[in-house]
Amino acid sequence: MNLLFKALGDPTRRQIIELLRKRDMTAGEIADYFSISKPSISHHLDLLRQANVVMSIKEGQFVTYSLNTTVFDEMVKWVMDMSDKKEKKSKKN
Amino acid sequence: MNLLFKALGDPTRRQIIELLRKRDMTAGEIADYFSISKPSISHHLDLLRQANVVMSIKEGQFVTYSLNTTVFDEMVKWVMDMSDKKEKKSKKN
DNA sequence: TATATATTTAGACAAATGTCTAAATACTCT
DNA sequence: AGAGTATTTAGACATTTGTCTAAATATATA
Repeated sequence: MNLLFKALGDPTRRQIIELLRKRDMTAGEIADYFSISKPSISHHLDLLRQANVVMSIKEGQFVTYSLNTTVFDEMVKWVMDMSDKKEKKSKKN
Repeated sequence: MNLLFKALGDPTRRQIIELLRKRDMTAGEIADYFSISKPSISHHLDLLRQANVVMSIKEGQFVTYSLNTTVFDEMVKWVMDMSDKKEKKSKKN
């Protein structure tokens, strides 16, 4: 959970997520969208992978990244839980 | 949006949110739940306030903090948008 | 007014983070 | 095997972040 929030706390990583939302992309394709170096992008991708936000598969010399959308479910639940202030005797408290 | 994600990226701040979910609390009450110093808690509260996650009102010598739950709506929307991969010709793309 | 309490501000400091370049690794194709 | 391409790893470095103590501010009350 902490890794997930940390991962989303950086604008570049959120942009990467928005890119992958449209289609799977290789590390190089992703890097081409940014003005920072490929190693830096590689590092961001690593953090996203650690947070389970993206998955990667190696295809020949390329590494293709894709969104793992299921991880967001847990986050939506947390955030919605927070926006639902605790009441006396609600279902789950 | 960035401030919001940043704010939630720290475990102490998320714990503060969970406390305020139960009831409004003064800065001192909040601080009592943690083993870190009051100035540090004050700083966390400041970041949460900047991110619009909490509101504060001064009541005499106390400052009472409360959750601003509306800010989470925007976040839920973002996260749900991300978990909903782009399709051809869906409603909003 | 003086003292105690609640909170924030200021400034220092170590650790974490985001970035870079250079080098290493892995794969493709002559 | 050798050269070119894709990606990651290693290590350095500046900035940001989370923490602390000391001091400042604001309020309450004797």
